[in-house]
Amino acid sequence: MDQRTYNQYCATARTLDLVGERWTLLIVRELLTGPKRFGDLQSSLRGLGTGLLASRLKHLEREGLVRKVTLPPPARTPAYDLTGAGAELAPAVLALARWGMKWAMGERREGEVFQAGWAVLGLKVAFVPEAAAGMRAIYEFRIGDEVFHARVHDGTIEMVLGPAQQPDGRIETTEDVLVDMAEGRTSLVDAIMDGSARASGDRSALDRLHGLFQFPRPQARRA
Amino acid sequence: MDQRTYNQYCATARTLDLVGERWTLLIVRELLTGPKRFGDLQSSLRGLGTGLLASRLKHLEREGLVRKVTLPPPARTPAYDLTGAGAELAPAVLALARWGMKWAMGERREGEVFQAGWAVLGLKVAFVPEAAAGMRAIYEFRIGDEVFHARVHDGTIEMVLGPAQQPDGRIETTEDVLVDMAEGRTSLVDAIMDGSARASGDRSALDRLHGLFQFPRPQARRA
DNA sequence: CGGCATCCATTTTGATACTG
DNA sequence: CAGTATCAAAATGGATGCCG
Repeated sequence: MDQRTYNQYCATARTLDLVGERWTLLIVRELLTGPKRFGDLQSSLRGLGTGLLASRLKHLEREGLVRKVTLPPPARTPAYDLTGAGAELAPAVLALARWGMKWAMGERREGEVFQAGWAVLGLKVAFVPEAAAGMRAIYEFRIGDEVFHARVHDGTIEMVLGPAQQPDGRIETTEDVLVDMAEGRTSLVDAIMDGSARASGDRSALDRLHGLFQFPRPQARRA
Repeated sequence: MDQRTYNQYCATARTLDLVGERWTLLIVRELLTGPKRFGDLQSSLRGLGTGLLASRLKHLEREGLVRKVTLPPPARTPAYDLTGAGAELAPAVLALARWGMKWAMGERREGEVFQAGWAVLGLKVAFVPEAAAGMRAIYEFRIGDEVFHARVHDGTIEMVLGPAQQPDGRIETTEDVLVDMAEGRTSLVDAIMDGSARASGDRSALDRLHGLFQFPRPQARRA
């Protein structure tokens, strides 16, 4: 099974022994935004067959990174959740994402899948703590049928799936516009300006958006 | 070759398309401490054959993460160096290493290779910026026949291979003692106390060591 | 030494069919 | 749905051998 190991007494290698196999970190990425069911995971990960997914989950479970849970009623179906150790992979996954936003994104390629939910991590990467010093606000995002919100609180941000109770600001747009943003063709603020995204709520909270999220400009990699 | 892609327009997935294959991030880890020759890389990476190493390097070169250079005389041999984009993977590799130090290290296992050079990244991970506020010092480390030094400067640390010009402190020990430290059985300060490591140089610089490097205690992963 | 080519035994993976 | 079973295709590891 996974007796293939780098056999190095090194923290990086040991970590990659646990989560370095194909798909594993993407499964973790999915779970970073909350528990998911088997089928949810599979539909977010085109190309990953049921067999391999089951095997990866079992491995992560055995290694104490993932825990199988039963969602509270009315959902009553089994789901997978990160353990404390698993959740602490967030900084590593975000670091990979941050690098990718700068060096690997650019134009969307033919056939590439895109899911609005990935923006949850994207916003975390783009968040600029300094710009949020001393502030406190809740923003709700609605992209297509995905809803999530951000709780900004004095230099920290927390991203949560689902609607917010009392958002100070609400941003609503489509997946297509989100792709335009990721491609660097427009910005959140520009999209609001030209009407391709709608913003509502407290004016001063919306004015803050500009500095709060800075997406690294995609760069070309050169020798 | 590597047309195997996740096909996701997602920064994490795109990054893993580039560096997520087996061995790739370990090659990057090796190069993070400076240019290395083909043979150096191979001997640091037991199990990676010449064919696969050549293929990985070519891939990284083609993708603009690695550059083939000719070392200045007298070395005059070809070597591989990270490009700007490649070097910026450091935060991601360090994040994986940080996680591993806490959740994946523990006891050294039978057959696991250990190299003192890996401590270069280990010290970077363990470095506590707050403890270095307003300070400036150079420490030289000699472990077996490996020599490197750390330039600590007001909350930042830079690790460099090779001896320092004018170290404020010098620490000398063996690989075995280093393993004891990684296993959490002793600390840098304790090792100096009991004589298994020797420290020399400026007294106040050495006194600072204690807080400067905090190795996370290895934890058990539990569901 | 550096690095590619080849051959081959094992693993891993991807895709699909199948069962509770 | 959740998850197993199965099988073909691809990636890896290891051993050489070769050539500059």
